[in-house]
Amino acid sequence: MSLGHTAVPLLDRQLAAAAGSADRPVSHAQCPVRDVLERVGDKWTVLVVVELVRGPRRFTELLRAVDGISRRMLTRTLRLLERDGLVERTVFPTVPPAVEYRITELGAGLAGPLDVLAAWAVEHRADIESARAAYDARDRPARP
Amino acid sequence: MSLGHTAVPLLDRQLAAAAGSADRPVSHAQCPVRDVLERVGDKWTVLVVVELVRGPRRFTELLRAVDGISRRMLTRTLRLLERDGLVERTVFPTVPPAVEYRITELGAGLAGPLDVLAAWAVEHRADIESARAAYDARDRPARP
DNA sequence: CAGTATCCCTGCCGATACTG
DNA sequence: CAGTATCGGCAGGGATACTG
Repeated sequence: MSLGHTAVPLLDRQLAAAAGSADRPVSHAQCPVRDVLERVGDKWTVLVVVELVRGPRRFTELLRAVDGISRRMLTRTLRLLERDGLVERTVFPTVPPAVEYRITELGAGLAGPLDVLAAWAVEHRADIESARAAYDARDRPARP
Repeated sequence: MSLGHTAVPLLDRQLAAAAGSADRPVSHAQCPVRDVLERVGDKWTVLVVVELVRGPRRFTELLRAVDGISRRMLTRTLRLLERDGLVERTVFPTVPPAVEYRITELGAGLAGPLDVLAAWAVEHRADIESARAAYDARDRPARP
């Protein structure tokens, strides 16, 4: 179902509930598309997923691999991913403890759609950048 | 206020910063993929895009169509989309003024990848939900 | 090692009032 | 109608210290 410039397929359906129709103002949390979109838009989630798609990692490995992430955010991100079944967490009861995070099949499956989006971004990067340049050049007060 | 005395209207730091100031401590700022991901993850952006894919809309039409959005957020969202060349803004110098927003070809092209992601979300919605249910049932943080 | 708990500050967003 | 200016709350997230 390609969309081009005609009708809006699936996406429309799912978001229509949240967007247009007589829905309660606060509770559009149930839309699975919105749900995934929010997760994907999260700064750290995708970076963690990408790292885990490469192979299983331990907590501190991820902490080093994902540049700039804090313990707090890494924990939170991993918990969310685990909860959604995208990542599997395994604790080895050693001393000191070792914990391994591994992408699940479901999680790996998400990489496909993400790649499509990434490909689009790369393919149209020049268009976007030139659009920005044009926009910024349009009317801008002299900068100090 | 803190931008100096030059009158840069609404456009928050994102617009101002991208235009001229070199005040950007983050190193991974200009990754196009991250860029698109952030936009897509934005609560309002996708809703506005979806509405505009259906057809051109005026400001107030969008305000009504995208449930819960404020004038401020709609303006900000539209400016960002316009700047990236995803949406075209046309002002008709009538009284009172009429402004039409129309999706561009570039913007409509984004709907494809979005659709792929949406399809994935719908397809695996059950998996995610059951994973959540299992996770939530696993170990309750029993706090008396 | 792998987290949790806490503090604190930024900046996002909604509500409101005002203009051309 | 189509925005802009301003304020205030409140939650997201970084830094740090502590624990099993």
